[in-house]
Amino acid sequence: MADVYNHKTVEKKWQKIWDDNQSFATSDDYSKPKFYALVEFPYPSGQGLHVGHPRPYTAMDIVSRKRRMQGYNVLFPMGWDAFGLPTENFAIQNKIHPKMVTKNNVERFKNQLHSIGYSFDWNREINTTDPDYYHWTQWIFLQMFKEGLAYKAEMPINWCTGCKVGLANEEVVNGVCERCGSEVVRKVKSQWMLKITEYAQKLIDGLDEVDYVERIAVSQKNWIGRSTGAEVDFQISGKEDKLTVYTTRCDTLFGATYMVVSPEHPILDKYKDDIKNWSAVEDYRVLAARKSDFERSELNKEKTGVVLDGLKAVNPVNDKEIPIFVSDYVLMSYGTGAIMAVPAHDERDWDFAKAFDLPIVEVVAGGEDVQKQVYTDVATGTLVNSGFLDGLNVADAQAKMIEFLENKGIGHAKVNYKLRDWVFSRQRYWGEPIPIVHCDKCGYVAIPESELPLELPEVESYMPTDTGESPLSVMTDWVNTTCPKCGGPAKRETDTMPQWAGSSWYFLRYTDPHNKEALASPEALKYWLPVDWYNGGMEHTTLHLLYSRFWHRFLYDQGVVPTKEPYQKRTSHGMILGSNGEKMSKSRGNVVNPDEIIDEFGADTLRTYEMFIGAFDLAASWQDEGVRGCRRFLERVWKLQDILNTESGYSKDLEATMHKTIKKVSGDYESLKFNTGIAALMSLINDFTKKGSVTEDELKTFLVLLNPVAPHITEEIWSICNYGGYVYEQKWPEYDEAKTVESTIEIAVQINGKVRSTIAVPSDGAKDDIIAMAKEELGDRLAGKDIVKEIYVPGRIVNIVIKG
RNA sequence: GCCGGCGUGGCGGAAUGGCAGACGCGGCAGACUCAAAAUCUGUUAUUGGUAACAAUGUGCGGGUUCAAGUCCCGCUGCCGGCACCA
Repeated sequence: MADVYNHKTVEKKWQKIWDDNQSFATSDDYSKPKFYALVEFPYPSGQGLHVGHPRPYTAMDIVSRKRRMQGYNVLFPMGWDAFGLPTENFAIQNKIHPKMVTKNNVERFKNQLHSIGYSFDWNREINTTDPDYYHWTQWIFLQMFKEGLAYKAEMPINWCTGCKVGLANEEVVNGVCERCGSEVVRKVKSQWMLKITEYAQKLIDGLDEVDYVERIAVSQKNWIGRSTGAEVDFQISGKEDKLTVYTTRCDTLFGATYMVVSPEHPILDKYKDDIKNWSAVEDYRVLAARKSDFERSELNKEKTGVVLDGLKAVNPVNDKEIPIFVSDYVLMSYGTGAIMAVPAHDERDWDFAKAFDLPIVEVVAGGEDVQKQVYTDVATGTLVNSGFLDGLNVADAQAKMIEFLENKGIGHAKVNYKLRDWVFSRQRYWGEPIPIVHCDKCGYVAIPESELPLELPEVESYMPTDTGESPLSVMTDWVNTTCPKCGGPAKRETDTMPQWAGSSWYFLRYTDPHNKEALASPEALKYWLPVDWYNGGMEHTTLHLLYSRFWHRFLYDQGVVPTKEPYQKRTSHGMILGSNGEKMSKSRGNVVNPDEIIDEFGADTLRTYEMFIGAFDLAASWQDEGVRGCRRFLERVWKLQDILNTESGYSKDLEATMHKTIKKVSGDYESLKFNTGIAALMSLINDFTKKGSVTEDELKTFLVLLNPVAPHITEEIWSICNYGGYVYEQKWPEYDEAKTVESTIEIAVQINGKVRSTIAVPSDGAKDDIIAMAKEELGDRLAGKDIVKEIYVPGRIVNIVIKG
């Protein structure tokens, strides 16, 4: 009898052996086929590892271990995305340097990950806060600056009126400061921006070259939000200026009965003297500015606004004078900041028109009475009340209108993107310094690349200053410098980069993490790129994924990286919820600590359970009973030693099952269907138990198949059985397709689609023979009936369709 | 409001248009035990029937098909995301 399985000693033992042997170190042999598996590197928070982390890590660990056994040179690295707000806030509160906070957190995370037995190549560990790393983050920024992709712009920040500091969106909760509860307003500040919009089309086109799961590709496209429409100029009555609008429905131009500009639109200040109710307009603007982003985008709210008394516009197609309003439902950041309003055919315009009692003119017929209901369908309507467009459908009307506008020189076709440029500065300490100085004579000047990395200086306090500047701004020794261009006095940029910066290119660094000359060598990049498989959370599908694709595409355009796209394949995992089906959180009291699970049941149990919990891409809730079930399964695996016989090969009655299981498990690991793969292994062990014995080859195959999921216990059994070497260096088992089919199979026999019986048939039986067998089985049930149709689906069913 | 996803036993969840409920948990019964735990064996969708078997059953209402959890149309509920995107 085998000893009781002791996970604590066994798991420690193998983790040490893997470390000592450098079992999972990536080879620099570029002649081997490569496989680059990537998981999102964690933010080392003070809470330590959460049970959500191991889900994606285990999944990619399984794929990596399998691929190694299939002969690939595998790169499966890990690192730390360590710049960030919580660390900084913790440092402020506890007066500890964020560097120390990070060091402690990383240590804890690393120990925890180690205790789960991942096959990461720790020789390639990276940390975004390491100057040797952010050297290259800064370098990439400088390349963007040189190419004109980094620029300064006035942008609103969230300003806490209590703490007198700028806040991240995340720190604004329901319009008030998360910490002090004071009102948060928008305050305009000069910020560094990255021109991601210049890459909008490339980022859409690039999606055609890669293999992302459908909903991720859709999210990216929706986020970039390409739309085709037209820009149209409306003359302001009696003035020189025109008001340009962007519209996707230029076919409805005859129905434009008023215009709306955003509260930030420059036309307001320019014609302030002509606007008779200026004080009302000004009040409205102040109100809009006070509103946080949250309130301003609050949904279903009443439409508000103020008419501009004294300023009118002219509809260019019918020369009618129409009023202009200011309202915050029009955003300065999209299109031109001004719209033509067609209440009959746009929902928001309709709401606004109803609220302000404005005329609603139908120009597309096909819906209900437009006074009662808005009509937005573009597929079926016909143009009316629209002069030269009457009778056309929407698409033709748009084409004709664009032609008309272009001929008259008052408008043109235009492609717009929802995507906005990336606000790249943070008024914070714990981030990469932006390597730019400002010289009164030369403007913004890049520091020489030889001076990189520009290291974060030590400061007294990490607290942002009450002017909204970064803590670095009070370090006068550091701030005051000389201009690299003219040698005159200059000041360093004191804002830092956002957390997204370091994570936008980290996958490049893993290919050659210790390189001092470049972010990575061209050889390493050429061999390893693109990342073959990148798995991460759904919450990163828009921002992180898009940002890193943008940086990568930029580097490709600069000739730094060899591929247009960074990630060949992207998948995502679902969240792990508490046992009550809600998100795990301290306040809900449903948090599960992985350390406790590992201590009580072992890392292999944790790994098996997290993979067995449900469909990988869907959320799943934690069940303690399920954990015990997985532990029980592993104990049954352990006890296979007791029924091991001395035979080799697969026993005859299990041969088909063995081949089927190899096929099923191999396929399921690759398609992230770990739950059914593990279920197949559970079934197989049930078969072994029923048979009462297991042959040496059956056990070996079983151990290899299970090894990626439960690496410790399988190595231990392998070693006890003296099979030689290690499981991780075995060849992945192969199956013979011909042998996956049992010679006799049971199929269902139906009458009119309802199962009436089952019959055992030879799997290679001829159709006619099998139908004959089925009819014989049905016997009396067919007596006196007309057989209309006979259907045979090999290996599945026979269906006899009868009448009467 | 818009976008995306999901609704299957007591629970977590399986099912290339082809026997719904694999596998696990829990329950029930039995074996072992003085007893319990652990372990092992059997059983377990619902209703009726001793049983063979029959009927019903994948959120709701329609449809396509020899055959629908799966495809189509229309609802509804829940979860997630959001930048009122003209």
